[in-house]
Amino acid sequence: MATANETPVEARLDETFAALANSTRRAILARLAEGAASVNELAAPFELTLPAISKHIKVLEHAGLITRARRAQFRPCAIDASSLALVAGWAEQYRHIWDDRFDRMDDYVLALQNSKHRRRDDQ
Amino acid sequence: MATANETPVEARLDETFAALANSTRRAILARLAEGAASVNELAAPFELTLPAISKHIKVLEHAGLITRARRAQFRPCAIDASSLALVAGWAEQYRHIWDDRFDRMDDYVLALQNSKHRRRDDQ
DNA sequence: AGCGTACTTTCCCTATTGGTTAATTAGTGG
DNA sequence: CCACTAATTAACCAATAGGGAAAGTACGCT
Repeated sequence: MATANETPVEARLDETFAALANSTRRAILARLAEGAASVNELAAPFELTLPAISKHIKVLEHAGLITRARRAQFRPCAIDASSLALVAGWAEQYRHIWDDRFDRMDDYVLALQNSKHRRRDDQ
Repeated sequence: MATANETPVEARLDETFAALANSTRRAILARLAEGAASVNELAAPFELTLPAISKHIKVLEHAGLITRARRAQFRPCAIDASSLALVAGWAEQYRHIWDDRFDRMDDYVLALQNSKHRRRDDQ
C-alpha cells in the first residue's frame, strides 16, 4: 500500500516492488526478457484465466516494468528495464553489507539460475 | 499473495519483494544499515504507533531481511543482507536488458573474434 | 453487416494488508 | 510485590489484491 507523503521515488519503488512480489508477474517478465509477446502468448503457460493475466499485465505496465503497443487486435508487451535498473540500484546500496561476508554476488545469481540444488556453503 | 505451487525460491522472492514494497519498511532497513536498533528507536522517526512498527518489523523478519536478538527487555533488530543479495541477484539477471546497447556489441565482437561468446542464460 | 479473435472491463467474492486502540507479556529495579 | 519500560498480541476496521464468470470493446476478414 502506498504510504502517505512519499517522495516520487519512494512511490515508484513501492509500485515496482509490489509488482515484483508475485511469481506469475515475475514469470511474465522472464518470458518478456526473451522477446515481446501478446497477452495470449503470455497467458499460455499459466492455469489462470485471461482476465487474471490481463490484470497482472496492467500491474506490470503501471509499475513501468513493461510497455505496450497496439498492432491490429493484439496488444503486444515488451519488457522495460528502467524500473528493473531502479531495483538493482536500490539493492546495490546495501552491497557492502553482504560483501563483508560473502565472496561475490555471482554466487547468488547462479543460485537463482539453478535453484533446484541450491548450495550455500556459508551460513 | 503467495501464488500456489511455488518453488521455495519463488516463495522467498514473493515475501522479500512484498516486504520491500513499503517505504516505512525500506526506511527501517536503511536505518538498520547504520547499525542495530531497538523497536522504539526504529519507531521514533515515524508518526505510526508502536504496534504498527512492530508489525512491519515482523514482516521484515519473516522475509529474512532482519534478525532479532533478546537483550534484557529489548529485542534489538539487525539487518540481514542475504535476502537483499537475493534481490540484487534477481535484478542482475536482467542487467543485459538495460545494458543491451553495449552488451549486444560486445557479444557480437566476441562472437566474431572467437565464435564462443559468454553464455549468460543457458538454463 | 456479420463473425471471429484478442483482449479488457465489470461485478462479485474472499483473503491479506496496514492501521488503530486496548490489553497482555516480559524483564528490570526498587 | 509493585511500578516502570519495552514490546507484542488481540480485536477491529477500511482498503487493496487476486481470482473467476460474464459482458463489452476493438480490430480484421469475408
